[in-house]
Amino acid sequence: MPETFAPDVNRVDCPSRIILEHVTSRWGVLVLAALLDRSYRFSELRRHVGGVSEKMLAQTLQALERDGFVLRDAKPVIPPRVDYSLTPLGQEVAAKVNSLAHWVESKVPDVMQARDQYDKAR
Amino acid sequence: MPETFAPDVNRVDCPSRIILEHVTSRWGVLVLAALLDRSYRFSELRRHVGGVSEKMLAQTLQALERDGFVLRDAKPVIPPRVDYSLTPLGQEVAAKVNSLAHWVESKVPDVMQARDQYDKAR
DNA sequence: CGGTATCCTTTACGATACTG
DNA sequence: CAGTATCGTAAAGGATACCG
Repeated sequence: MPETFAPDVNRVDCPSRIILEHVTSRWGVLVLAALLDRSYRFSELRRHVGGVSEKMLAQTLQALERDGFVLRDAKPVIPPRVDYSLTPLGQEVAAKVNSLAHWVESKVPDVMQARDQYDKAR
Repeated sequence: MPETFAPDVNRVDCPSRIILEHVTSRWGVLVLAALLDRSYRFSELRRHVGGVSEKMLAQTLQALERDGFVLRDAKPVIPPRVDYSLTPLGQEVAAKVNSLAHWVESKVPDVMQARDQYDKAR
């Protein structure tokens, strides 16, 4: 019995690829990191994550909800109120993604310096 | 003196955004994870990371090298031989990215089930 | 308020061909 | 072998308008 069923991100057709792309997507990373602190309403999240369009935010949230990372809670009130939060599974990825994001923030100077070096050499 | 200089991924114009996009890019993630194990030659890496084209691999490696994460060692031999490895800074991100990738692999069944639930509900 | 639908532009990406 | 150059396509993304 061959071992062909263990998920492997290096295989083109492995489902883990798409999941990974959802969580590491441009807006996916930022949305997950934001929701780690607290729950957000749609437009609140839109203001928090700089530069995201309504379309992309909706699309990103839907992908993350479908994958079981984000919980969508639409209150039946007028005007509409929808709260987004993390599921337990979502909290796990979000923690990792958030750690990555903050690491990058902290290393900005190092990267800038590396770029100067690189660019100077050519 | 206002605190406007601390890198913040939520700001549109913060350099951390671009760095984060390099390391979380489709191929950036997989390249970093691969190099965590050992160094690779170009075509070796291309075979390891399923589905990557020469163009995208070269482009990804250049971005990561410029940011100071990857070391490019071109031996002056014929035929050409180029080894790619991680810098100390690169090992730090790669560890985080690799941890994320493997977490995702391990949660594939959970995500699949969440998707079934989601799709069934509509 | 929290979206969707539509249109349009830009970027990403892949395939192929070529070079030191 | 390890790329670069060129081209064409597909996908991502933004702007705007509209709706429950």
